[in-house]
Amino acid sequence: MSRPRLQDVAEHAGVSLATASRVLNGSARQPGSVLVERVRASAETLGYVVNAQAQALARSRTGLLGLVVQDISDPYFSSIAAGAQVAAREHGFQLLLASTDRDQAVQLEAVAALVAHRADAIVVVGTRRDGPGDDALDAALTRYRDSGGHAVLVGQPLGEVRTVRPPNAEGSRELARDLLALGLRRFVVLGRWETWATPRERSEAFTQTVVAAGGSVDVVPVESFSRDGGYDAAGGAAALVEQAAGERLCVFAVADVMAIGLMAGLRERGVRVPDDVLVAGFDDIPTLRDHVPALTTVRVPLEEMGRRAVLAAVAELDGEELEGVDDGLEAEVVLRESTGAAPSA
Amino acid sequence: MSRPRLQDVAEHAGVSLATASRVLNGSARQPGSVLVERVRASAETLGYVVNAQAQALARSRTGLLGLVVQDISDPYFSSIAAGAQVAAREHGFQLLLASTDRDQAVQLEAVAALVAHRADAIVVVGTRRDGPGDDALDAALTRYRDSGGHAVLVGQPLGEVRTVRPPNAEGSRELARDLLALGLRRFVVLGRWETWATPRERSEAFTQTVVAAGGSVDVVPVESFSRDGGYDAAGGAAALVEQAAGERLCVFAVADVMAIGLMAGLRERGVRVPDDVLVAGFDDIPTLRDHVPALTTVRVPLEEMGRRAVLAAVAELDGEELEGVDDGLEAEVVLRESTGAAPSA
DNA sequence: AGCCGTTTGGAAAGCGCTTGCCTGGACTCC
DNA sequence: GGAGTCCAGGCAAGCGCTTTCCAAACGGCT
Repeated sequence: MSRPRLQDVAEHAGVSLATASRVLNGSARQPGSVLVERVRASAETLGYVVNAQAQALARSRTGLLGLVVQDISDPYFSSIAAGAQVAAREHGFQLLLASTDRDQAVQLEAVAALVAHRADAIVVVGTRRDGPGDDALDAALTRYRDSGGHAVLVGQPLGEVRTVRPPNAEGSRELARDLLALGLRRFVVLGRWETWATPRERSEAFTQTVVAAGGSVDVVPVESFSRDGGYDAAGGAAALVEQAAGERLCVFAVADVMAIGLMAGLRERGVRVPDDVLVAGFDDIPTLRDHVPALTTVRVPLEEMGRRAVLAAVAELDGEELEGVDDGLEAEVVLRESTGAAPSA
Repeated sequence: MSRPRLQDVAEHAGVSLATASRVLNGSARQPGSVLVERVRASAETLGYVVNAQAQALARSRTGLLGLVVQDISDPYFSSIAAGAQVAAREHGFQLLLASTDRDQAVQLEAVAALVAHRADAIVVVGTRRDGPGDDALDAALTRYRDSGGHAVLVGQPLGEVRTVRPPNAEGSRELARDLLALGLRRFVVLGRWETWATPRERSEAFTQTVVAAGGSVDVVPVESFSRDGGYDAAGGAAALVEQAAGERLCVFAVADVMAIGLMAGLRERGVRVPDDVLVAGFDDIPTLRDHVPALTTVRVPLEEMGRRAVLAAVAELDGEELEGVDDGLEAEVVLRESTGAAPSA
């Protein structure tokens, strides 16, 4: 039992293909109401479902929105994806998802696949790195745009692509100021981010602010910008705590998932937060509210970012340049127990 | 600057369309090596990217794999999605994602959209409900399969659709046994699951085992099978703890996200876990390892489930019936601090 | 009744690719 | 040397839909 085609519907209703098409697939020109009814009825009885592929070919518009994330099981990305999904649905787009396992080669392949599928727009979420892989991505997106595609980034700007930027620097600065205001002076940043732009931006802004205020910042190197990266850094952090002997030390983990991993690692080593060391993260991922001790962080509107990226893409598709893609994306410092705030009721 | 077509490549290489197609798009018949080289070179210089839409139309195979989840930002679903993504990539499929916000109407729309896009297969993840919405989904999937589509479910079976089943009953029974072995007799289940099949299955198996062993099970009603559902149930649970006055009480939350929400709610009420009440969850979502107190749960191989669903779908596509889609999906009880196990080092 | 401006429905030319079938030339085999 | 085999390459017919033209029908006027 094969799927009925529009042709079948047309025949069943005794009209031409053109008429059937106009009735069923949102044309500007609507046939007379008698025919409309007849066609609708036929479509119904035959169980007709439009073939979006054929439609795409004829219209050269697929209704597909490519979404590239680093790791869909990371709450940071999945929150953004959730926002994107809602916006996409609202505008009648389907999400073509690619999760790249934080691998740049895979990311490039993913973009290629999305281009092959002629996604109307592509949203790439995820910290970019500097270096050749980056150039390749830039090149791919540029080619895509030159040939009529629309691209939006979430995270770091790259080439000329429109970008929804989280308030990294601002947030980090504010966080630093708030922590300094608590009387803290000695800080540790989980870092060594030569290549990844987002963590670098955060750690640099943080460090500058601290140093300008006369504080100190040590760096504990981290392999990966993820939960495991934070977890693995616990040893180094614990060592610094040891050395600090008495002086209040605060670790800034550059991302909540890292902070969570870090705290898990510290816990295993018997280092208590906030008694022995303070910890701060960044993003305020939704799952944070259920962690103990509650993590001080910088709130970033993740779902909103996903949503905006999609809106920007859709606007570009419609030929409008959406103003202020990153207007009003404000960071908000949330002080919690992990930096010594009283546990909330 | 428009995209080059295969035709352009063919002309540039001085061969026919057919030859170019055979060279570039994986045909069984490969032209002579001279031509192959020429075509490859032309494609390269022109920056040709195949149009998957047109290809799909001609081949009636899209290379698209529909994935329907309830909420992509829920770790349960995003873990499954991550597994699915990897498997899809391995087999050259793109994921067409739909996150339905736990809304059955949206779910139905999503399936319709995936059908319209002629996804080669559709994987629906997520607890099914009983009732009319369910019938509609069944009908939609049946129609899809009748007309050549392939569907796989993750969770509860429905109609004749192949299903990857998490070991709900087995896991719940084992959990109950293990908890009983700890000497516990009074239990609470977060429930009232007339409609959702998975939670019902879990709570029923758990309850039966407990009752058979002479234990008691109270039920605290819950609105939604999610973190917030658990959070909102904290009041009811706390009240029961109060009544129990002294006797050890253990709450089984049917899903980790609920357990986490519950614990957050209990914490706000000053009810301590495991001192005042014990808590157990289900799934062992990856983020669990970072929670305090560590949650006792039943480990379910989430990524593996996503992976299997995709493999099953791909196998069906290739005309093979994959044996044992749910073979070896074993539940494993993991006793942790939330039920009084010694905190691990 | 005769004209002109509107509608309305339909025919047909694509959209970019795959693939069955056909042709002609190169080879093989007596 | 002629007939029979193979193959490589190309032609052209789709895949299912949209949309531009056209022609016919219709309505309103004078």
